[in-house]
Amino acid sequence: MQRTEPSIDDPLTGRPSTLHDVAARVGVSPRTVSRVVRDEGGFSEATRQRVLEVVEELNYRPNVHARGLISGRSGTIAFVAPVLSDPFFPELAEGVQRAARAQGLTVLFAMSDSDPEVQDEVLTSLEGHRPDGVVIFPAAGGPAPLVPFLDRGLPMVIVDTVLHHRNAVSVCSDLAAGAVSAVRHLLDRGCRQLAMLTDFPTRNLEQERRQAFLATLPPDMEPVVVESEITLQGGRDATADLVERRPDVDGLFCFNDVMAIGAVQAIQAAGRTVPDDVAVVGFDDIQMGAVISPSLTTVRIDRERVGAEAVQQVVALADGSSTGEMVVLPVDLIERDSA
Amino acid sequence: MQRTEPSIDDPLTGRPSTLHDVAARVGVSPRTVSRVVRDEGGFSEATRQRVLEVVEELNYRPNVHARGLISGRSGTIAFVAPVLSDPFFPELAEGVQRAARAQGLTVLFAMSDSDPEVQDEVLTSLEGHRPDGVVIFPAAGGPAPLVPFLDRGLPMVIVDTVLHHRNAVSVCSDLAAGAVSAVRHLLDRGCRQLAMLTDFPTRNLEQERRQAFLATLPPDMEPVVVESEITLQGGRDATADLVERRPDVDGLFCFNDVMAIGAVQAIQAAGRTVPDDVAVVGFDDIQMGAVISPSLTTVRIDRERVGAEAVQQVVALADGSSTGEMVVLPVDLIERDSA
DNA sequence: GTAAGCCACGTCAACGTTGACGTAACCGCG
DNA sequence: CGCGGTTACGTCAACGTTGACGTGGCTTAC
Repeated sequence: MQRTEPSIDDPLTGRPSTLHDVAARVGVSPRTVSRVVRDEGGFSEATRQRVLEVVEELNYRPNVHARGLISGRSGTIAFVAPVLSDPFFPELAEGVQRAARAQGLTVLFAMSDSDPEVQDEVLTSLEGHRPDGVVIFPAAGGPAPLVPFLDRGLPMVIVDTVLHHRNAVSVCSDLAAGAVSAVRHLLDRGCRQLAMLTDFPTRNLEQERRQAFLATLPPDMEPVVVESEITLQGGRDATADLVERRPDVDGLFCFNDVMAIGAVQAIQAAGRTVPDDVAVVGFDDIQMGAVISPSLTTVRIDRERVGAEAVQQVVALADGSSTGEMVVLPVDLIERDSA
Repeated sequence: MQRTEPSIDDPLTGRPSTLHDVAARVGVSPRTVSRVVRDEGGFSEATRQRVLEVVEELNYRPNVHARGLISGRSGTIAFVAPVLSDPFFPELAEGVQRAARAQGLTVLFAMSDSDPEVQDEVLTSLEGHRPDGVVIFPAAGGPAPLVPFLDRGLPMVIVDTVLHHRNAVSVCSDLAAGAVSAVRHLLDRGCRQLAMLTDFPTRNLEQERRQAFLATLPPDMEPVVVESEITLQGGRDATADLVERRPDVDGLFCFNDVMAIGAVQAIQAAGRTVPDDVAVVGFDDIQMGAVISPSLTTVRIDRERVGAEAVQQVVALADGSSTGEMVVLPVDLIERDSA
């Protein structure tokens, strides 16, 4: 009732084959098979060939649980993102996954729903899997909840957020530089009154953009900042409000592309045009930005590269060869039609 | 040089604590701690409390490798998607991840790049992790390459593709019904000549939509089908070609939303309007579809639900309680502005 | 009073692999 | 010819946990 017919994992034994199975078939000890499989040396060419033949024949796969148990290294890294519905994260995940595969690592994936409590549960459960390291984009509220895990010796790479800890490395995009180039671009094209549409100031990666925005404004320009949820709807609502309250605003720098697209829609819905009445610059460079009309001028973050760098750093952290606690990657202004 | 200061995983021993550590501190045997942690029964209330206190104090986390080694169950399921850049997959992944978490399972994530060879490598490497099951959206070329893994006893849930195998269950959306309702919708709104923009017929999930399209056309309407890569650019190019060759086409049913958005752009670029000159219906209901102008009429696939269903099926498959080899989930026509 | 039964533990082996160490055979060299 | 060194293995224990089984003490029933 519980089990149907037994599965035929292995041609001979009816379960996944082990070093013992291979060894028995070849006529050597399991230790020798292990040596061949891991290419440790200390075996003859003839033995090597026989072993690899039988490995193939029996579809032997090293059991990572047994390996992890003895070596303390699981060959996995965990990737924790708040969500995947924001297009920022799938591309980051792709970068992580590809780089991990290139290193022979497998990725454990988890979501925090951007909720610190869920994040805590998820990390606690991941600890049981003894990942060699974690790449995480922290949930709302910042990186403080990660500290206990770091203290316990879990190496973490924190994306786009700075945290000083012996077991942490931050991999960040140069958000400030991006903000500066966005503002310069708006000023260069002749905007007289800029505004920034941004998240609530709960995260330090918000602060960075906001402060760069404020610092780059000409001294005589009034700083206008509107805050909203970082969603399409949030961008739409806040911008609808803004165009009514401040019709003089003719340049809008947005926290990210999702908000920027909402902003463009709200501006158009108010009967004004982009970029002629209001120029809009986003941040991230998500696919959708290139597709909407007018196509979105934005600051590109190379998420694939961020993911790859994060994996490299987490591996370094795990084997103790890590140097430095922070990596900053460049961003690019992509000029399209919205500004 | 290799290791910096040792990490302080555990307040006492300097490494992650084990059943032994907890047991020693409480003054019972590891077996009793195990009983409490797994809530097996066979211990007194006083013991339970002491054990749980110390578990908390030492941050004990059951080592899943040791568990997996002895029980044969790893508490993980693997999720394999071709890519994440197509917005279809992140939402599927979200559904899988959430359902897995609800079941106490951890997700191993891998990408096949839609390449059967990569898929094979990835699955081979995953086999070493002894996942309890796999949820996979097969790479281009269909599900045939999965058979050896299934034969070896790896339970798999195959999304949107049918494969008959003792260790496989298919979880599919009702693509045919979706295609029928899309075509009916186009006919109802008065289209005189329909066309379908689709993938090359390599996958059986392509066939299903195409055949439903052809079967639903009125007998006197000429069947027009154009094939292209299922990308934005593919949709754009094929449609640019189509509007020129067949200016009589006034209704276009697309394989998916990404292609449909490309099609809308091509139609507009040709100086014609959507939906008045050509009505367009997509498939999937990706976020972007609601944002472009005109917003996209489409057939919605509830990917979150597909993912959740897939997890349920893979769990059933893994514990041998699976019944039936196929689940079909409904789809919905979402009427917006493009048709 | 004693057999039967249960409760709350403990003991032991096993899961599959690898680190540490042992060893037999052979080689070259003085 | 004997000695040191190398090559190609084998042996054994350990990683952390759980399944199977054992046990002493207490309760209950006749």
